[in-house]
Amino acid sequence: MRTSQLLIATVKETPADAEVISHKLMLRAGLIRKLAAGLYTWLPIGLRTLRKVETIVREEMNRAGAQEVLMPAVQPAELWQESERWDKYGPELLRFHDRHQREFCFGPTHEEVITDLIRNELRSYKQLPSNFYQIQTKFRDEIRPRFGIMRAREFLMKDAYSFHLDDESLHQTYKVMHETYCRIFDRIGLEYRPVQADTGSIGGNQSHEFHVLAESGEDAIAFSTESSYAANVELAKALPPEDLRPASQHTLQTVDTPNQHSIDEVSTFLKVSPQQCVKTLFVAGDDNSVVALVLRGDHELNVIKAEKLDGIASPLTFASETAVRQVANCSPGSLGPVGLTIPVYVDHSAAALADFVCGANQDGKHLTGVNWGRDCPQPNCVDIRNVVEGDPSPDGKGTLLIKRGIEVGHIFQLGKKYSEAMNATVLDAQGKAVVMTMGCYGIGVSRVVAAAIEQNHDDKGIIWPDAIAPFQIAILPMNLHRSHAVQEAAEVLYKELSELGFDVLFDDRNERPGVMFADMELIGIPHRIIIGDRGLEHGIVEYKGRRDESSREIPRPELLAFLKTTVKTE
RNA sequence: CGGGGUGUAGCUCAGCCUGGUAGAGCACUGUCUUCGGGAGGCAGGGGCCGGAGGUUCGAAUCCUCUCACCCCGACCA
Repeated sequence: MRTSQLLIATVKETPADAEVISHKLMLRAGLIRKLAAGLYTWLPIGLRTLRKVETIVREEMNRAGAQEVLMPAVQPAELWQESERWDKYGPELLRFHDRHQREFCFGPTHEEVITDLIRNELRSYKQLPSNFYQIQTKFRDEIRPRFGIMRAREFLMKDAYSFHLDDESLHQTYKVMHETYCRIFDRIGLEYRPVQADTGSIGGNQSHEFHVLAESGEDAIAFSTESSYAANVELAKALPPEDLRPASQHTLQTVDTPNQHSIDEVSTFLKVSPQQCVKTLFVAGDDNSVVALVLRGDHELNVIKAEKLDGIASPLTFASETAVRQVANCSPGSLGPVGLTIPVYVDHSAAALADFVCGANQDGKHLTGVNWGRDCPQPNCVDIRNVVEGDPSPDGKGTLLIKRGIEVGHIFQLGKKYSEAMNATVLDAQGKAVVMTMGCYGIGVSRVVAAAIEQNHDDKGIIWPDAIAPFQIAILPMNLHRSHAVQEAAEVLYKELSELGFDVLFDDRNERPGVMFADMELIGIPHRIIIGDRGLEHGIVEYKGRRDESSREIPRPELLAFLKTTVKTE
């Protein structure tokens, strides 16, 4: 393509509302423009990359034996009522009605629609297993859309749903999808990790997330130093400490801690380490009750783990200040496990402390030298904290490292959650109706584009992996409009490269070289060829890879062979 | 939904406190020079100062109400 026929919408200044690098660069490079909160237009250059990601996903899904379908974005409420999600999904589901006052939603996902389709179309176990996918626009009315394309409200997703007679068949397809996802992200050229994940609101048994590793990722992922163990921190088990609780050496004392609320404040004030303190959190329990959660001072509560405990309301909410005062007669900054009459869950590592510090359930006071069993009941031990770097790996091999990741894919073993609710059955070999078992498999196609930028950029702009670059090669002619030699050489090269099947961007604008260099680097074209009078006189052109420090001269006759080996094609 | 912030040219922002003819840089148009790292000169076009109401002789500026957007907390591909 020629730049004279392409909307190059690059800008020098970063729009004020962009926060993460991918959002900034997508705006600056002219890939997207915002229409409203969480809604973006894809400009020609951005769309080329989006389509390339989509194509790779489609090719690999087809290769894995999945069949492509396209379901409506607008879905009738009845289906969601049937699966009982109409009430459960909450305000994230965009609802509206048509002129007949019938209720609809804009689909955030398609379990209901596909299950409805399949229960009507599949009759026999002989048609199983089957896997259907689509690549389609979803809408989730996020409370806070942010980070541009990364967390847009409207986004492009590949979602697939598989149907099985039994669990074994589901496991097989799940494994195939796992492998397919690895192939997809390998082809796209991203550094990623599959990790064990929570099944979340979609429900089901087993689940893996695929994360693109990047500093700016919103998720924390735990890896073992010694094994292949990898899990979202939400899910990663914290093993109980191996060392037994030491014997107590101190007596219980009440100390004044005026205006010291947080663990940091208290530990600094009393000159003890946060590891020697416990924090006590009051959360809402069932039926307006309050439950206490106790953690070691340096640890963070894991909300997902806590929600799964008996007697705790899900989603987890913290008790109100008035509720706290009713139970403990003090503000949340002075809570402790001593003398409580409500249920108390204690994290393993807090339970392993002796002579610890905690709130006295009295404003402005804390206790020191506290011991389980002596000063308060023996703890009811649970795992409710986030793992931290250096914790032992849950599989017993090595210790954990924590990295940040961007979730770009998620695969679930759904089981019968939807097929049962919606009565999706086939006849088995005995002629008996059997509820099908399901799996579902998502990839955030548009998010992959943003994640690729988060992982691949420098101070000049985007650095696309070859497989998803909007153009693979840029031809930059120097003084195109004044040199016949350059013009002719550039035209010939453009034609040759195009015929070889490369995606070539020929910069035929009447721009100064600096502008062309800056634009091509910002847009992130991975390979660049400069044609100028100086080189042509000696039969050479200049090549520079987007990550290279400097350019190198290539004799023109060797150029095509060079590019064939340098530019990654599939 | 709570807390904080911002709305002035296509973009980034000044002006507001202390009311008195609407500004800069970038971008855009024309032209001349320049031409291997976001060039320079000259001449231009472009604004209901988010919206509504009020105070005032006079409001971008002060007051009230709204709307939109952004940031910090609970969701998800």
